[in-house]
Amino acid sequence: MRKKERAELTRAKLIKAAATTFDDKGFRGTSLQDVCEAAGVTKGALYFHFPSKDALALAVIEEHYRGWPPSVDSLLLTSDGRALQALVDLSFQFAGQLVGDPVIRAAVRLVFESEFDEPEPRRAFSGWISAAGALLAQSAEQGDLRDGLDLTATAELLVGVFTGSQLVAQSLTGRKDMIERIRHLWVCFLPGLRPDGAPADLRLEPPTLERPRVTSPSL
Amino acid sequence: MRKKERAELTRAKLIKAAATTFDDKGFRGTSLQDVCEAAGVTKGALYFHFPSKDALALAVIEEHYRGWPPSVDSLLLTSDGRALQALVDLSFQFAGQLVGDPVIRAAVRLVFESEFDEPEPRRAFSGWISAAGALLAQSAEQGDLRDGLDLTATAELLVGVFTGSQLVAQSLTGRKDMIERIRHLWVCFLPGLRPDGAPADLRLEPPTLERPRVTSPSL
DNA sequence: CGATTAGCATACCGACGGGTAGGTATGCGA
DNA sequence: TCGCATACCTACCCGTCGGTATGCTAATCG
Repeated sequence: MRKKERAELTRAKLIKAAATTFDDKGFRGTSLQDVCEAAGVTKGALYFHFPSKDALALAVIEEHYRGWPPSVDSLLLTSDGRALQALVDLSFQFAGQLVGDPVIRAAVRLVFESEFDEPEPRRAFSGWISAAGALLAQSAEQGDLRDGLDLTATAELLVGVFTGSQLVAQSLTGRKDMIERIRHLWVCFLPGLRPDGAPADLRLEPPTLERPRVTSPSL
Repeated sequence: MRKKERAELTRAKLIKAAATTFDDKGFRGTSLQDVCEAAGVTKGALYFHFPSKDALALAVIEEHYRGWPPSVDSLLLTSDGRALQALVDLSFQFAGQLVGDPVIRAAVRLVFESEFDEPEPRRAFSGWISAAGALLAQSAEQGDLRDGLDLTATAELLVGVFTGSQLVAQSLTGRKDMIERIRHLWVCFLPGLRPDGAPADLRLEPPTLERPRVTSPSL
């Protein structure tokens, strides 16, 4: 088993190195040489674990699935069963991961670059939208949303809005103030979603819950 | 002067070809060979007009300045002097150009990719933000904004929100329904910007320049 | 205790892309 | 009409990058 362990570790190192480099320079911008140097291995090792550069990028994207989306149940737990609050919490949680986890960052960038034609990126993309849509639908049932709101369009809008904020945050401040931007996003956005005169009773900050870390074996 | 004319024409062809290709494949994804073939010229011609690939991309970005931002005066004209309406109109105008004009599309993509370190892209970026910020400030003076709204943060938010919507539109429908998405964006966003109980009296559709609207369908 | 194979490293290949060198045709001023 | 700058083309250079072929080593297994 010794060998297997080391193999898994180099694979993890490769994915982490690939993620940071992809996040930094994009898909076409990163050379496998860069990845190998960052991982401290050679191309032989890389091509033992991944058959192509595309496969490496897809592995990074799939790695992102490992912790996302969190189960709706666990989300509703920290939000007292309120779906809209769960959606807000989810956004903060995602934002936090975007700041801290290069794998998530790289996955987002790769999905939106989408230079390869495998269905994986699109699946991730629609995964975000459908997750937001599901929480929105539940919020509507709970009477937390304005009547006549187009849920699908709003879910897509939310994903775009979130991604755009992250882009701007990256360009302006290197994503340091991501959380604050998300808060302001909700401040401006919620009145349009909620019924007129609804109280501002949503918690607009990262949920401080116990942390079930599901991250990859870190180097 | 015949020669100058032809030179300007090939330069324009090159910029247009570069824009479409950059928009399609990104900066690193486009080869100068592609650009030259699309423009119907050779690399010699390209390198006569532009000293490097970077310079070509920067020329595309600067070309975007040619029509943007429209003068605040002309904007206020079609909005009856109401700055918030001008901001909405501006967004629709920009969205329309994003659909139709490959130069604008390429400029936006290049600015956000920002693979080169010249200050041009950043200038374009902050240009969008400051334009939105100026219109927001004027809107505040006109009593069209909620008290205590952070104007700078909101301007940055709007730029991000707009860009994100465009990204999603691109990924999902190839930007065909961009206008409808922008409309829905404002539907969701305006209540958070405006004072409580403010009437929904803003025109949420592309401004028709030649024929100013007589009846304004309200939100 | 060999034999085998997983898990890498090394060295290399073909293609491609940015950029250059040098030539050429065309106008344009004198 | 002569000289020269402009505007472009052809051919090539050379570094880089994705990918491969092969060699080596240690763990694993009969």
